[in-house]
Amino acid sequence: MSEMTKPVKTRFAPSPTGFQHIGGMRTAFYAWLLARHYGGKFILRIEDTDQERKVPGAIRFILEELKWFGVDIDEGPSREELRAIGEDYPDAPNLSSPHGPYIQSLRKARYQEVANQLIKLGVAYRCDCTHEMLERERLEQMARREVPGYSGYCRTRDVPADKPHVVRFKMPYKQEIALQDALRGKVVFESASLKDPVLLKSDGLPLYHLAVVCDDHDMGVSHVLRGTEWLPTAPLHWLLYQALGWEPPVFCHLPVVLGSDGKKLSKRHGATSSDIFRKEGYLPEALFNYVVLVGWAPGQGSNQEVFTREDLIKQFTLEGINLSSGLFDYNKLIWMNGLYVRQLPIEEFISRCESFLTQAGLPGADATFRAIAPHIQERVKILTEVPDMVSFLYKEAIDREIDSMLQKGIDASKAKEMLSVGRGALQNLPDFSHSAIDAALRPLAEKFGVKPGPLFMVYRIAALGKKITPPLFESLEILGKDRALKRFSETEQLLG
RNA sequence: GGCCCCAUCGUCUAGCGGUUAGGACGCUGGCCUCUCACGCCGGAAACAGGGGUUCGAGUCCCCUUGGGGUCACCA
Repeated sequence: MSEMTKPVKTRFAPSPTGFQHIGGMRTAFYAWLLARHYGGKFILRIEDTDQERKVPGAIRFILEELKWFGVDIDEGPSREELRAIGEDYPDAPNLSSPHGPYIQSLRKARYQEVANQLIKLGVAYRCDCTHEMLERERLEQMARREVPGYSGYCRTRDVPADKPHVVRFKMPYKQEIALQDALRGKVVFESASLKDPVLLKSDGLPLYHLAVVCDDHDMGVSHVLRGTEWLPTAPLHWLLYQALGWEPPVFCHLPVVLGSDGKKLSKRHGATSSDIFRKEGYLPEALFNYVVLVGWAPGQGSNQEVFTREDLIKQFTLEGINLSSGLFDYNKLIWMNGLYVRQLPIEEFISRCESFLTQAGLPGADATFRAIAPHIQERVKILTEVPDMVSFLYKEAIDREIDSMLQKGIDASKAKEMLSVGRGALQNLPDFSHSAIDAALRPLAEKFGVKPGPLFMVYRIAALGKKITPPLFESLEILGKDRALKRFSETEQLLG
């Protein structure tokens, strides 16, 4: 796209019908990034015109989710607006609301005003057809293998305003409608594919089509970023802008995000809501980075894929967005999360582990954990792995994968002897540091005629229980002499 | 089915008429090494097919195929 000619203002406009899945969040990220890149504004608007589908608490969830990702909002529902629909909560942000309300159910009068304007303009009309009539019409059309849609029966009936009615848009019968999409260029539709759609429902609330056009205009939105599912109805929005004499925004229909099986992202794919990602131990900055990368790349020959937030703001433009839908690859996310985990300053790593530790029933970030933390940080990909890696330091009795120590010519009696000799070597150590432990145990390998690896595996299983652990000597040091020796002798007993 | 969108390794992508088609994840061989992880070195792996345009097409055009979206008083 060429240069931005007007101030950039983008919006995220979710409907509060439950959790946002990660594909929807990506749309929010792109809109936010675009606004920040051009030094514009990012607004949040709640599209709750379907009163039946709204779920209590969903707005709070969206707000907290955006906050978790560090997506800050310039304009959005004020505290008062939240209160007006019963969705206020302690610590709710009181967003600046210069073109408010930013909650559609609070803008009813405005939509009715615009609907009336459209009727006066002759491009919309009242319709009182019943659901039954509509259904019968639809069935007949399908029987005749026609495209289903409203026939336009009420177009000329002049239904009085005091009768229950909807307001429909008078779709031109046979006309090409061309609209500009920022990513695809000119897209041409036949008007026949859209048949007199409803703009205002009989309950007086608008349908999406009326509400978006009206709000995006009223709120000064310059760029509409939304999923491709909106592309087929975009001509209607375009026509509405024309009828009203409003300048349309730049439309940008984003490809969808699919699950790893190529199907639309859903619960079946495991985590799809940011809430679940958080609980599973993903870092918001890693998730943000990864999600932005599904469908966007810096281009210009750049290979960069790890970005700080500032990098992203600096480099994000519409040109980098890809046209084809992308699969969400959990493998790559996990890899990237590991990368971010490793980059965390140690103190930060420790504090982020805290809640995962306590949730697993461990004491939390105590001295023991602080000691082992540097050794597990580089082995962790997602934070939920942490408790398992350190639990050997907290349990009184550990389970031991005995089979793993009995290998490469080491049978039970030999292992037992190794433990006994090793215990002797450690017993006299005045300084139970990892380097001293190393120095005491390493020479024993030669004595037993084995490589250090297999010998240390015996000690590893004995003291830590598992085949895969943090480094042995450091772990022993943190475990402490008494407990280390006790675990050695316990194992000797176990081996008969 | 109608309409619309899309098409480079399994996945995310670089490429914007002339390249040994590059990178990343994953997979895999090796090194490092007390296990694992990290790190480093190497490998297998792609232009969906067919027509054009051009001296020359992954790059431009058309068709086919494949995938996706959408056809509500939901968004």
